[in-house]
Amino acid sequence: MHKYKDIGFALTPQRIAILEYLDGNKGHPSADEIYKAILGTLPTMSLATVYTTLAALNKRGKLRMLTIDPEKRRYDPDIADHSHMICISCKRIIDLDGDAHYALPEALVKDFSVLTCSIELTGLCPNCKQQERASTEEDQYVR
Amino acid sequence: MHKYKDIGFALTPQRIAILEYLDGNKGHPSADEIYKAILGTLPTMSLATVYTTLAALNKRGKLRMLTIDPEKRRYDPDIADHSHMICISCKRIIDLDGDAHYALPEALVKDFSVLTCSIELTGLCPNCKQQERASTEEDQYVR
DNA sequence: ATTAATGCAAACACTTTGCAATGGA
DNA sequence: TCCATTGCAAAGTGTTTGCATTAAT
Repeated sequence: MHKYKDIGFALTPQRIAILEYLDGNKGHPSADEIYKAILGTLPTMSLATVYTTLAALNKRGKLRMLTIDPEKRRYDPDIADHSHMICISCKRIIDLDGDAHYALPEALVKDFSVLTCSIELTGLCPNCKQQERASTEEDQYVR
Repeated sequence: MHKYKDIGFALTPQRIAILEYLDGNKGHPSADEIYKAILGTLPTMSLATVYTTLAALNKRGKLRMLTIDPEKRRYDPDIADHSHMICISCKRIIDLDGDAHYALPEALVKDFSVLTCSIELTGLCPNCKQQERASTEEDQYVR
């Protein structure tokens, strides 16, 4: 047991539950989603613990904190540089995998320390594109 | 007067002040920064008005709402697709202009409605790269 | 045994909203 | 005049923090 031994922090049941929930998770969950999902099996889990654990994982580079959703932070266990698209209607975040590519300007690589890099798209996913509800009212064209 | 006549909303002194503050502004200000900057000349300005005006401009496509700063929304009057880098130390957002380039995957263009697209980098700007304070403690490697 | 992590509640920061008063069109 | 906009205050949401209790190493 304990594939998570090398993270560099104490392995509590709460942290193991979070790690297991995130492992391979492609859903880009929010802290609250993670919290609610774990509550079923670990009824003493608290939201504060979720937040502090996510911060600890992020600090150790085991997790990506996504800012693409203007309403709340989303978390991604896939720490490789990759791209995202968010559907401004259903708020789903889709991985763009390796399909998109980019080239960093030379000057930037020299003068800055680049830590992460990703392409961020906003738009409508196929589902929401169809429905195309007359919700133009509250649409926010973010980014 | 009134280069802003075609926006499609009533031109109040508050809105004109916001539009003038944003015009050509490359600083990617937050709502509060805009508010404080205008307070000097328009002492009755309220933060709520800043927020509602920014939302109105965004809805009309006259403004980009940036999510790259995990702490607060930032606003960009430059509505052309372009890229940003945020310094995780000083929180400055730098335009990457046309230097970086990307290619959207075919499948995406077909099945999705892409509204915006930008490259988002995180890292350290030249200034902060030097100082490189032992602030590793609270660093958040966002995105 | 020691030190770090948990869980609760309170505090925080940013953003939105209800509503009466005001002022553009 | 009439309807949209303002400004204030209160409420809403997501996130962080202080602290006593608990548990991992």
